[in-house]
Amino acid sequence: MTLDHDSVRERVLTLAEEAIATDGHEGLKARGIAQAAGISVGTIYNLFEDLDGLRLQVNSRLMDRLEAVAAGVLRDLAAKHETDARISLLALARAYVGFVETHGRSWTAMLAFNRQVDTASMPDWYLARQDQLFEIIGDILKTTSFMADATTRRTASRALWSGVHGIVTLGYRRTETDDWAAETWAQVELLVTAFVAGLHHIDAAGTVRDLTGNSDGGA
Amino acid sequence: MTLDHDSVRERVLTLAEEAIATDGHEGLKARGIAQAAGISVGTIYNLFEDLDGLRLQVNSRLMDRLEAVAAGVLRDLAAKHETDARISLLALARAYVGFVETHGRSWTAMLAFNRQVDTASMPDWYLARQDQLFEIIGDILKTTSFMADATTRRTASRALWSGVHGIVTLGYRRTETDDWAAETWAQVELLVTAFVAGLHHIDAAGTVRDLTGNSDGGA
DNA sequence: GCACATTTTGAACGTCGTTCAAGTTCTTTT
DNA sequence: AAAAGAACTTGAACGACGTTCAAAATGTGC
Repeated sequence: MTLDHDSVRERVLTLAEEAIATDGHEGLKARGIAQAAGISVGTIYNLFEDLDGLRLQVNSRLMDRLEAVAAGVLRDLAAKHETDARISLLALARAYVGFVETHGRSWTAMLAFNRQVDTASMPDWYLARQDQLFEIIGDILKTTSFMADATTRRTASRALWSGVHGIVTLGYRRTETDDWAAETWAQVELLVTAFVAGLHHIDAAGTVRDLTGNSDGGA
Repeated sequence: MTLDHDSVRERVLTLAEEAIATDGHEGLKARGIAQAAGISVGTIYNLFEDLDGLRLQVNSRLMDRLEAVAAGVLRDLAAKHETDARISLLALARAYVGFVETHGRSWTAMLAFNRQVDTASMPDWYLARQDQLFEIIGDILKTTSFMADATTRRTASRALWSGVHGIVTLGYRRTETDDWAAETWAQVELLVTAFVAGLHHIDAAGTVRDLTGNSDGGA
């Protein structure tokens, strides 16, 4: 009847994932998890430091899933020998929109948690886990010719990724209307397309090189 | 000693603003506000439906402030007869970054609230208040020549605004490092500049018109 | 001064995260 | 196999939270 330590921990984690996926960030209750797992409340605090520690693990797993999806997209792109940054980024963005569509509650729960908890009190491995997501886009931009500089590439990666993220999460509503996905995707598509197209006309210093035919700025 | 109804309500609102500005979304407690205002907890529930109703008002005021800042920027731009969308949008974005810099806690508290509460249970006036913010950018894009179509302009407004929002809020950390503002601004500047530059090379259908010299997409 | 309506009060309710002494189970030693 | 020690589990208890509502206090019209 009794399970070993790791199995119980695993079960608690899964139940926590389900609770958050169903009821969001506030849906995770110590007593609820304990009852569902057939253990007492105290045991949860033996397996995890506290509920936030449990949330840390749940969120980490969610990021793992997103990264797995992204890795799949990158694999497909590589198999097709796709080198166009615009097409690659659009494929990645589409995957991200789909991810939020299926894991919406969990994803917003994670974002709510990240905001609620002070960055200083987050463990280093968790912060590193977050930063790792940015490198996915950075890798794509690396393969393109127009973004050779590492600093600029980093700025561009974070700008684009955060931008797509902003569209997806700001537009996301719990009540799922039919037009949400369409409208969100239209915005994402435009942002990615215009951003990538615009990068070709900007030099490393950030000044516009070729906008309307006139040269702009300059000493 | 006793104040009239409106004064008390005003005082509670101000105290609620201060509590949220200091301690964030979770910092607003019924008993805390009651004690600070010199009233009993029950009275709060007479002035507002519940704490979320109070938060609604606080957030609405915060949006008012942002809009006032934006209106000031637009006034300055109009005074200078500025017609360049890029320059106008950069000025607006800079103002937004500054706004989040000074009202960070309150702003993230609002975002946390908006996510936590189901959209369906939000009053119409609150949802309308949110949508109104998008129109600021829409108005700027309207003055430019390349975005005549209302639908495309709406998409572009929301994409850009959400994109900037994503950069600012995703990058915002409670512990304010010196480089946060610089890094955030570098990303915002790049996003706005590249996005606007890119819009010139995209037709209404969203396909790239002039990217690298080759025409792309087709029939 | 009286009757009625309105507002304020704060004790009380249920729920939450978290703790910890006491009870139980596993491990090691003899 | 028994005893001793370590490690884990338990659930009642604590303080804090949002919210309610009968009772008290205040305001209003006559």
